[in-house]
Amino acid sequence: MHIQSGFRANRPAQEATGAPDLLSAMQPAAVTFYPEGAVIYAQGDTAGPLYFVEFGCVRICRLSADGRRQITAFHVAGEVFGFEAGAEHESYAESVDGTGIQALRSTCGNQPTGSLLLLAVRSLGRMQNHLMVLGRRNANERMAALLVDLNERQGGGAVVYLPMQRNDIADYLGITFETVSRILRCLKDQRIVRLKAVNEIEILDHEALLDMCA
Amino acid sequence: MHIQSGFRANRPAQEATGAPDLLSAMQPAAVTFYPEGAVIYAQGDTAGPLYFVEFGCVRICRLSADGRRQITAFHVAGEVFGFEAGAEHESYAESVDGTGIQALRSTCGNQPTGSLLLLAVRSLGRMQNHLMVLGRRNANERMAALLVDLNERQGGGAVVYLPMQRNDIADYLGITFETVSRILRCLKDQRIVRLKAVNEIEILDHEALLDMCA
DNA sequence: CGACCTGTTGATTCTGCTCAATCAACGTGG
DNA sequence: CCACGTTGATTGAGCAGAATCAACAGGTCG
Repeated sequence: MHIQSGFRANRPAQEATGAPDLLSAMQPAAVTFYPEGAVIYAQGDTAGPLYFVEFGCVRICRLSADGRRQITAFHVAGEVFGFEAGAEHESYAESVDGTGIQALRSTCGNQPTGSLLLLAVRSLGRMQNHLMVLGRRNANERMAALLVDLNERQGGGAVVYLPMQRNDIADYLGITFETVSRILRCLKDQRIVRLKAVNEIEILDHEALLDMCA
Repeated sequence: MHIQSGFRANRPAQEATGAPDLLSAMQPAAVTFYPEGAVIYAQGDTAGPLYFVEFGCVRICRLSADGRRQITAFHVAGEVFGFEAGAEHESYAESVDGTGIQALRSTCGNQPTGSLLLLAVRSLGRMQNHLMVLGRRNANERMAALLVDLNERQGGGAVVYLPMQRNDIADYLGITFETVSRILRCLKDQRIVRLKAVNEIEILDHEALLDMCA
């Protein structure tokens, strides 16, 4: 891990909607490249720095004793992750598809904690949304919610790019990867989406998708 | 709402584990009493102050368009809630059982944002735990997780007090209230708990409960 | 080419939901 | 005091949605 090599600029960090003054206040730090599947921090690691996603996608995971995995969040370009209440990371973070990440050192040092608070509270809001999805929506609605969410985060075009594979989607939505497959097939049959590629989904009926996660 | 009358000191605010320096930095504010079911803030209200629970229990809820409800958190004495990313509350907060609440005015004014950040990050951690529960655990395990959580928050005695009713438990755990009933019956038959009263549960086999949510 | 990995699809099982009845506790009004 | 309505909790029967188990297709890489 911590391999520092050839960048692959998927998308530039979107106008830093997450970290406005934060980044400008930092001295320019090195961007580390994490190839697909690389661990950014592990469960039990001592927490400390925050991480800014320059490009690519990161998954935040938690394992239960019997091996079940829940992905609590995906983070894409422009977002910050790594908040931890205690001294150790209770979750672990992995690169989904090859990501460039800037470590923001010294939460302890003097930083604009105001903007940090804003970022944390944003994560909180996203997580509340996700709680609603996991607690009160069926498989169709969960998939629709993810597609809409990714679509918005990617600028709202007609095509949604799925950086993660079926297994990750399943563990994020709290279903199985077989069900993910079936749901996509179902959405395809209803002419709501079109599968351009295995990780590229064209939205044909945006309204229908929104209705599903209303 | 905002009825300011006879306090009922269930339990004193536990050693303010949530808000160490925060409270001491505030000038003593009035404690408002919210009777059972009273709305503390509504969905769409302009956000602003944070709220410190003096005694009692608060539920944070979110409604979907078709009326399904998800309770994203319960907050008991000593905890702080009301964080919001945008200008409006995306959730609403209600008193579960008659609560005393102190409004911490002026997030905008100069407050120790450091300790606010800590509180927000703690909420984040609890929410991640809950995401795991909703995404990857069955009804038994969810109920066990709630019992263990409440038990810890209440000091770890033998008896867990349930301030909320079955409907609330269900909407928190993402199941139905009938299922809650059945699970409790199941736990009772297994001699893991004993129902002293409808809202008072004695834990007979603490180990078993812990195993269930391992 | 074969091994492997990811994704898709089918058949079957089972958990938890829906619908519905019953019960206990409580308050109200005659 | 009792009949009545209400509300929350429990329990049962049947069903549906998603999980599980299993087979197979397509792509990649050694």
